[in-house]
Amino acid sequence: MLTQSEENYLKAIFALSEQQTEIVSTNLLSEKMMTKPSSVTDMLRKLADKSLVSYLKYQGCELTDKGKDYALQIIRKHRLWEVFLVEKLNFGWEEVHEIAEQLEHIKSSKLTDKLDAFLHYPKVDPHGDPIPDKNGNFSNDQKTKQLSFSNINDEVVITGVEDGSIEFFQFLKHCEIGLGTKVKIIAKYNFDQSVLILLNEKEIVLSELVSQKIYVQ
Amino acid sequence: MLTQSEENYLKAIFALSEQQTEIVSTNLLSEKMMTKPSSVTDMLRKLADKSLVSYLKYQGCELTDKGKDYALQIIRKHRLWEVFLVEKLNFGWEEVHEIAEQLEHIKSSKLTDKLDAFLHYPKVDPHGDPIPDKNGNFSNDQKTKQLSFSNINDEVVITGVEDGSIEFFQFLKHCEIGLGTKVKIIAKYNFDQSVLILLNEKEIVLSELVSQKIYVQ
DNA sequence: ACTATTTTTTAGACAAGTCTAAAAAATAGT
DNA sequence: ACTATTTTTTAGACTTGTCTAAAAAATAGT
Ligand SMILES: [Mn+2]
Ligand SMILES: [Mn+2]
Ligand SMILES: [Mn+2]
Ligand SMILES: [Mn+2]
Repeated sequence: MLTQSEENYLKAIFALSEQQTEIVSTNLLSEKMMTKPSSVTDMLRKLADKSLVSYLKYQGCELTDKGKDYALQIIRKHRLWEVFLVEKLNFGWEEVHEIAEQLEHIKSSKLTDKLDAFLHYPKVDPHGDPIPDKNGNFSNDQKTKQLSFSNINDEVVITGVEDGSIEFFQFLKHCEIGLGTKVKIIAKYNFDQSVLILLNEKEIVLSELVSQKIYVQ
Repeated sequence: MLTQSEENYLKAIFALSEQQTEIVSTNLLSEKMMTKPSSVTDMLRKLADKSLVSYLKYQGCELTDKGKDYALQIIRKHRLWEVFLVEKLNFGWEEVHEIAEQLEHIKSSKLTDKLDAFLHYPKVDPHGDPIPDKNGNFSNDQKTKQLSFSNINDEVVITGVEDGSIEFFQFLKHCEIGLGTKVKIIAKYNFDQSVLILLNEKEIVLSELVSQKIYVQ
């Protein structure tokens, strides 16, 4: 039985090895976890003892199969709870991440599976992220293409947004950007990589950072 | 923001001061919490520092108004989640206490209130215990009379059972005893205080302990 | 009132998870 | 290849919540 802290480390290592390189460095992980590198070293030793990560001094870490399975179960719980909060309790999509950070640590696989059934086995969470099934399998075709990679005159549908920052969600809300929203790319500016889009007959400029945090199809 | 452990102590002090005396002794609390008395002393000092209990050395403790409010909020969450698990996820009433022990510590009063609304403001949990409202108020007419205090020939309805032990629930299930079940008291035996009841045309002997853990009206 | 017993507190320890400061290893620049 | 910089680890400390063993206070029995 893992502690919340151990679970959070597993989740962070998983996320980093998805987006960055396979092997995760101590400093990168310490930044993600908002702890000091020395704390990370301690934790990695503990997780390695439990065969959840493979770790060699000075060489960074990598999840074992066991560790990856565990991480996927936490992610599954996090995203199912987010769906529950939005679909059943009428929370806004910007409010649910923080609560799901707590709920993801509830220990009962029976609960997780019953919740999954209650929600009719959703495939994606409110931010477009795929939900792993009971066995940790999920389709990763949702959140592959960033808006920043779209070309001029493309007409695309928003299928996902980066999850986490309340301020980013407030910005999205202000622009009336949500899952399923259709946008057309009008222009791209090379001097700052910003993008001009057409949305509900309004023209909006999105900074590079924002256009990288929005996913389309 | 209290820790889970602090919250569990508050809940335990509340429960003991309801059923036993107003003032709760260190040893009694240590038994309930399954910790050593020395650990209790430490915790009481901490809770007193936070004005959640009034505590004088060697004199036991008592919840302050602030502490009582806090305890009631945790109990509210515990019982609402139990209703959710039984009503929405189809858990058995014997399975939900353990999971609710975890869920009761999720911190978001907005979540609690939305859950309350989603469940249509239930008044009692699956074991017949009253659910405090947003302000900590609840009617305590449900679980007042123990079956052991019923008289011969009384015909009563079961309105509550003691929550906690899985084995007790299994026994109840085997006897087909549930909330709303009607029983008639046939005989009471003085030598061991056991009770003979009629239930679904079957006669069952309940030990004193069991008849004290079943509440009727 | 004195002694024996029970209850409660104190003192000192430990594991988990974090920190700071210092040392060691790896990497990069010339 | 040598030095400077960055990364990572080690050493030692702190907090929370627990423990054991010993001391102190309260209670009970005669
Ligand atoms: Mn999230
Ligand atoms: Mn978390
Ligand atoms: Mn319960
Ligand atoms: Mn609890």
